[in-house]
Amino acid sequence: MSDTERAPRRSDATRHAILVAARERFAAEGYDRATIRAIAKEARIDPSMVMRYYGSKEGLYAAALDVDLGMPDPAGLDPREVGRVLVSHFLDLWEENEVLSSLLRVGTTSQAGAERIQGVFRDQLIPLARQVCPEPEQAATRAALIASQVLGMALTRYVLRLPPAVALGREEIVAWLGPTIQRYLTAPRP
Amino acid sequence: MSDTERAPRRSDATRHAILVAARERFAAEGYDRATIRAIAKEARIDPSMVMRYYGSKEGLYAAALDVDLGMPDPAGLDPREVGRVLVSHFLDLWEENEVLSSLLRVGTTSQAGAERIQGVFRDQLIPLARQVCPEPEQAATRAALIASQVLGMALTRYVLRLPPAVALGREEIVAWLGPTIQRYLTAPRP
DNA sequence: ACCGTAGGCCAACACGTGTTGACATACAAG
DNA sequence: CTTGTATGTCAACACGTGTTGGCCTACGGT
Repeated sequence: MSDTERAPRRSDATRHAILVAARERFAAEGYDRATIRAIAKEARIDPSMVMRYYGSKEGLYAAALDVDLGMPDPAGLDPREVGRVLVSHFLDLWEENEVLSSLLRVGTTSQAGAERIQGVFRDQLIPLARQVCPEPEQAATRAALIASQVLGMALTRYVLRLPPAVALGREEIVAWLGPTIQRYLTAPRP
Repeated sequence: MSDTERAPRRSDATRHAILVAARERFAAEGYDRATIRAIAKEARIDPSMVMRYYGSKEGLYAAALDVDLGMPDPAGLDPREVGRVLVSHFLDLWEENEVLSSLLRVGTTSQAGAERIQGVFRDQLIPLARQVCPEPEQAATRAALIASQVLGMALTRYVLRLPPAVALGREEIVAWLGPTIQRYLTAPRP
């Protein structure tokens, strides 16, 4: 049951090109403004190919935006440094991976996008909070606080591009947000 | 030069209805998905009236989304309470006024929307930071940090609706975010 | 009572969209 | 070589959009 499919199709390159182009356009313009025609043009194929391989625009979106945050295992970390490590990890994520910008744009645009973010949050962030924070039953709340700060920085810096947020240096962000995250994660309930 | 126009036109009610409907639809669906036809239907008039009174969809958007945060004067406040007061003020703003949800949705959607948020940030948030924070030349940076946390909470709670963020009580949010804002505003640069 | 004008509706245009099916081509198996 | 199938292109459809101009209606000043 390991590899049921062992048929490397000749069209795999095209499929991949479509996905790359889709991530690019979705990230740059959001779900509505990113058109299948523009994606197809960027992938240098015909729009109908997108339909053939992914069924519909929604299907393409679903295929393009499967996101793995790759959260580090907090077990091996200095408990007092976990805030800074997390912020640093998120910055890496946002700067190397346009999938996240795309996800955020689409999340504010469509219900399907919002639900997808809820899924990532539930499956990848809450479990981490559950491991780290003192009272596991508060994990969801604390994860939400962390999400609010991290997504907020991503929003102002990478989507809205408020000039002072863009101007911030990487280590400045870590220094400012690290303690915040640390507190949301481990401080006693106020 | 006080009141150059003293002609209460008969159509003022319609104009107002259009604006109300526009804010409603923009807030609920963002710029692209909110159609002039839907706005007109909600205002119980013909789509062409929107064009007559506001010229274009962009014009309607500009008219519908002039936002005044009504930031309190920090001079009369306990300097140690300013963080909590600001968070509380923002919560009021978000819950009573759908203009802000609208603004956030549109800001992530279109360049024009992002620029509008930049304008609000520059004209209403930075000046406040300049009044409060110790070194006025850092006001922009600190205002950006505040924006990241406040907009992030608004995003997760009112737009993405992450369940734990929605479940948070008003006083919980103030208790968690207040100190964060306070630190971003007045703590020495880390 | 008259009539100019503002307020409002209707039908249509031009355009861009997602989507579809018919047709061409290149590849691999017999 | 022939044939079947995967890969790709082309043109078109049906629909919804922002936008426009013509037309009707009803108010308000004279």
